Amino acid sequence: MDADKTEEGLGPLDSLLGYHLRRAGSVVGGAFSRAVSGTTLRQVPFAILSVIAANPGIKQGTAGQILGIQRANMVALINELVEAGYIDRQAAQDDRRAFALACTTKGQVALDHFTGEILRHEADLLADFSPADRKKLMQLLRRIEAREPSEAD
Amino acid sequence: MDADKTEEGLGPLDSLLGYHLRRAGSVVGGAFSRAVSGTTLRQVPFAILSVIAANPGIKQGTAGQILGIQRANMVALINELVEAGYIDRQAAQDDRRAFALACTTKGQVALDHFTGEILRHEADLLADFSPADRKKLMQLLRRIEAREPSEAD
DNA sequence: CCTAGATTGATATACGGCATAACATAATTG
DNA sequence: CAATTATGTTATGCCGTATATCAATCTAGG
Repeated sequence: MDADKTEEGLGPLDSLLGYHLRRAGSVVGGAFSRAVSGTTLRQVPFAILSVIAANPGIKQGTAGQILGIQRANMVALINELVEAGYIDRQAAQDDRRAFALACTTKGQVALDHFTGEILRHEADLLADFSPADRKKLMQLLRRIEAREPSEAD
Repeated sequence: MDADKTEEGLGPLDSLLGYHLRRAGSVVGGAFSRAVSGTTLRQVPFAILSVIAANPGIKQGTAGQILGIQRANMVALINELVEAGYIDRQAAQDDRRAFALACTTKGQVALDHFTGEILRHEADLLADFSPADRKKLMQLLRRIEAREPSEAD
């Protein structure tokens, strides 16, 4: 057998974590798509909705910080959620520049419903993963995420 | 303590694998950026270069299939690598429509160099991960990737 | 052999995520 | 109060990806 073959046909790429994260993310993204199929909901707006629901009155910029979304890009996303009737935007009391965001009833219902669907499809994908493996995977990913705010270039 | 708080301020999002894969992917993407800083190399062209280097004479479409890149999007990417002098494109002997792609010496040197840099920066990011954890993470991600070609909608 | 269908690369086009620059308004600090 | 900073906003661009369409070529069936 070929002894100089890293693995499949990926070459050194196969040893890179970044590549596998991107591919696995795409596969699990498919589960999201199936979970919300028939709607126009996307991952990023869903994430924002979840953060707002978990933090009633949160400001637009803060929500963006939590998710790593820049202010400029939040504007259209928040507009989208407001127009969908999922969130409510009103002037913040302590800061006349900022908006206090809150989830509407409709938004909460949608969040609950889609969360269930997504979890169901993700569980489908991980059907033959042991509970220990699923837990370990989440732990490892969270540890990586925690490594974001290091030194810049 | 608040007992109805999932975790941070993420809400149900925090229980979703897809979210954590995207965030972790972004963090590790930062390691890639630092590894190639000063150049214009991107993750996708790098991946293509690696696959071509590992499979001399591979056809454009096949390389795309391996990486999940569609034919239409491969064209510009391959052009880019050719113009950079990293790969060589010549008519395939067995199919006059197709191109046989091969890595140039310059491409191989670049691949080796950048692979080393990326590995170094990724290792930096995973500095306090045990070898067992690193191995486990790669294993779990590869298992997820293997679940791509299931039923469609 | 020769036509019908499939395959390969290519072009055009569009959308979503993300980045930077610049601006107005409001808050904060010295 | 003046200078600086923070917030939301607009404009703009790049990258990754998706679809539709096309020409050239290959492949299979009649």
